[in-house]
Amino acid sequence: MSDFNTDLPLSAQAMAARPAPYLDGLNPAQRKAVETLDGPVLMLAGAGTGKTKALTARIAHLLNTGRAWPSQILAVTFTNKAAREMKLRVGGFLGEAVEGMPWLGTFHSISAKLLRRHAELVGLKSTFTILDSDDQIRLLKQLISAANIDEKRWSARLLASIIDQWKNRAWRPDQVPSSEASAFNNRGTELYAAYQQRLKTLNACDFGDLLLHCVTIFQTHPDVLETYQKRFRYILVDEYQDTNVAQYLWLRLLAGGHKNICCVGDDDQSIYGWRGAEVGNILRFERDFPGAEVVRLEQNYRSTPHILAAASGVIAGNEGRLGKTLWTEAREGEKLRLIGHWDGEEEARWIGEQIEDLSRGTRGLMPFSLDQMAVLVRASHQMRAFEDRFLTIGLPYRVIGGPRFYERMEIRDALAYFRLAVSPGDDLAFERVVNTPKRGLGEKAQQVIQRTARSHEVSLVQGAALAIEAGEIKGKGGGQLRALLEAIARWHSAVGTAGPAEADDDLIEVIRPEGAAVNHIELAEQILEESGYVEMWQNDKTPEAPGRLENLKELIKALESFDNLQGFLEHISLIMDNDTEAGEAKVSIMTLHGAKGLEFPVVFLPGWEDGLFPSQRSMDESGRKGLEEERRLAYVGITRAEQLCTISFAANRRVYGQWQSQMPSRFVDELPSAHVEVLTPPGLYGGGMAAAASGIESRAQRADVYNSPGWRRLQSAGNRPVSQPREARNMVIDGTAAPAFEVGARVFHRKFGYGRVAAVDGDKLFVEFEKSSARHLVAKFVVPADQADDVPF
DNA sequence: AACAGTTCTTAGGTA
DNA sequence: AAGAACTGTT
Repeated sequence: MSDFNTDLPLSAQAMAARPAPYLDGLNPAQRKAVETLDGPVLMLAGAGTGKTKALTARIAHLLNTGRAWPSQILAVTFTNKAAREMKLRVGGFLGEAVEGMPWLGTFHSISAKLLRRHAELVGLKSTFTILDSDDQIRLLKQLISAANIDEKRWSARLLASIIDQWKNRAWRPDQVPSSEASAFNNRGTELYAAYQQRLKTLNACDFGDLLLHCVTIFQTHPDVLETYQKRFRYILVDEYQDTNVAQYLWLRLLAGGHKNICCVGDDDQSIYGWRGAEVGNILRFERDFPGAEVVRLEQNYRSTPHILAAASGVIAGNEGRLGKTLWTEAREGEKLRLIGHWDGEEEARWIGEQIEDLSRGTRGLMPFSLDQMAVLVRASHQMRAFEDRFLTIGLPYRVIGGPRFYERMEIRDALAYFRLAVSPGDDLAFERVVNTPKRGLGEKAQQVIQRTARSHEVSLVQGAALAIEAGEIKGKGGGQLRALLEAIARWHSAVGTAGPAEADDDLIEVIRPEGAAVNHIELAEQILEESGYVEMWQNDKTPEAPGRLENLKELIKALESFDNLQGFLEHISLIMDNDTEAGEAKVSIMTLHGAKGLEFPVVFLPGWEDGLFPSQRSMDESGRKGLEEERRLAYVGITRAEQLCTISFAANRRVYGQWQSQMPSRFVDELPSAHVEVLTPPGLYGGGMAAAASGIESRAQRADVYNSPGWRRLQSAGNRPVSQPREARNMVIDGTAAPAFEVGARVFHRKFGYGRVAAVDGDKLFVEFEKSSARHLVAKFVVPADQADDVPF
C-alpha cells in the first residue's frame, strides 16, 4: 500500500547534478514560475502564455532537484483531459514511469481515491458507488414524495441544484445557514439531511460528496490530515480561478503544513461561477497565503496582435480584475471579422461556405485543414443549425462535449446491469433496469417490490424474491421477474470467479491466472444478451437504435483495459469522457465552455445577440456579476483564435420554436473598432441567391439588421448614443428593474394573444387578455401590442 | 401493462 | 422544436 514503490531510484544529490533541458526555451517569467519552488506561488497565466509548459517544467524541476519523489507531488486539475495531457507531458520527463505520478488527477478522482481509503470515517464502506445525476434525481424524487411535497411544483431537479450549491460551499446539512431556510419551500435543509442519510444507507455518494467528505475527514481527523500534509510535499493546482469553496478548503487543509502550493490560473477566464466557482479565491490568494510570490505570464504565443487587442478591449469592461497585459511578438495578421445575418440558418450557411473557402486556401491565406477550425457557441442548442448545414454540404465535423459517452441512456442501462452483477444489493441499479427491456413489471409491481423490501429491510432484489414467494406478483410479470432474479444470481457468482472476490482494498491487485472460469468481457456480453437488452435495441426501429448498439460494443471494448468488472465500474465515469477519435480531419463544434484551454488557427463565434450571448438567464440570476462572467466567456472565445476570428449575429432566431427578432450583443459594441473589419453579407444588395431561394424576406427587412442600435453604435466607432428604448425586456442589473409597462398599456403575449395591463408590480404584470382569462405574469413574456408584428411567424 | 396521442415544460455551461 | 409527462384506450 506504499506509494513509494514507484519512486525513481535516484538520490537527491545525483539528481541535482543532472542537466535541466526542460528549462531551455522558457521566458524569464516562466522560468521564475518554475524555479520558485518553496512557499506559496500564484502563477497568473493569461490565455496562450504557456502555462502548461511552465507547470510541467515545474514538476520536472521538483523531481530533478530531488525536492520530492513523484508520489509526493499532488497535482490537481479540473478535467480529465487536462490531467491526461499533463500526465503525458510529465511522462516525457519520467521516461516510462508514467504511472509514477499517482496523485496527478482531477479533484474528483483524487478525492475518490482518498475517500476509498477512509470511507469508514464518514460512515461509508470503501466499496461505495458514485451516483450519476440520474440516480440522484430519482432518489430525490422519492424523498420529495415521501415528504408529501408536490413534485410538480417543487421539482427534484431544483432540489438537486440547491443541494449541489450547498455542497459546493462546503455546507453539510447541519451547517446550512439560516438564511437558506426558505429554500425549497422551507423544506430544503430537512430534505438535504434526509438525502445524506439515504445515501449513507445506500453506501453511495454524489459528485459533491467526494470533495465534501474529504474535507470532513480532514477537519475531524487531524491525524489523517497530517499524514497527507506530510506526504504531499508540493501541491500544484491548475485553473485555480475555477475552484469552489469546498475545493478551496480541501487545498488549504492539505497545504496547511508546508504551504508549498502553486496555483495557476487566470481571473479573466473564470467562467464557472454558476456551478459554485469563486473568483474570489484567486483574487484573495495573497491574503490567504501570506508571503506568496505572484508571477505573471503575459507573453502570448498563440494569437495575433489584432486578436489580443480585441480580447483585451472586451475584458477591460470588467471590474475587480487582477490585471494583466498580454503582448506578443507575432505579426499583425488579420483583423477580427464581424458580420450580421438575417437569421440563424443564413449564419450557418455563410460559416459553412467560409470554412470551405478557407480549407481550399482562398483569401490569399494558406489553406487550413478542417482540424484547424472551430465553431464556438454559447449554448449547445445552437449546434444543431451547424450540424444540419454541415451535413447537407458534406462538411465533416465533430461535436465536442455533447452528452458524454457514459451519460447516454444505453450506457447507463448497461452499467446498471453490470452493477447488479457485481452487487445485487444496488437498489438504484435494480430500479433502473427492472423493466428495461419491458418485462411486464409496471408501476404496480414495482410498488409491491418496494413495499416488501422496505418492510423486511432488505434490498430490492431480495424484496422481489420475497414478493414472488408470497405470490404477490403473478402472471407474466412474475415469471419474468423470477427469470431476472435467477440471471442476476448467476451473473453475480460468475463475477466471483471472474475477478477478485471483494474489492475491499483497492490497492491490492489480484492477478487472475489465465483460463479462469469466465473472463469479464465475455461475462459482460453474456449479461447484455441474457437480459434481453441487446435484443431490445435490435428490435427497435428508431433511427438511433444502430448507434446505440454501436455504443454498447464500444463499451465492451473499453472493458479490455481492465482486469475485472469492479475495476471498470470504478473508473468508468473518470475514463469515458470525450473520445478524441482521430482519423479524418473535421471541423470542431463546441460550446465556449468546452473550448477553454483549446486553440485553433480559425475560430467562428456565432450568435452574438443580446439574450443569447450574454445569456439572459445569467444576467437575470446574477445581475452584474453574471454579465461580467459572460464577458469573460467572450474573452475566452476570442482568445481561442490564433489567426482568424469571425464574430457573427443574426437578426432573427427561433427561440422555443418561435421566431424572435434579436439585437446584436452588447459585446459587439465593446469590440475596439480599430481591430475589426465589418463584412457585408452576400445578398444584401440586390438579393442574391439566398433571398431568391427563400422568397420570404424583403430587402427592407434584411436592412433592419443594419438599423439596430448595436450596429449603428459599432459604425460610429465609440460614439455611444444614450441607450435606446429596447424591446420589452426587463434587465436586472444592480438590482434595479426598469418598469417597461404602464397600467392600461395594450400588450401581446405569444400564447394568450392581446391584452391590457391592469396592474404593475415591479417586473410582474397583471394582464387582462382579450381571448383568455386575466393572469399574472413576468413582463418579459409580453411585448407592446404595436410590436407584435416583430414576431414574423 | 403497454401504447398512442396529447399536453406541458424547457432550451447555460460540468465532474 | 423537442422531449418529458400525462391521458385515455386497448
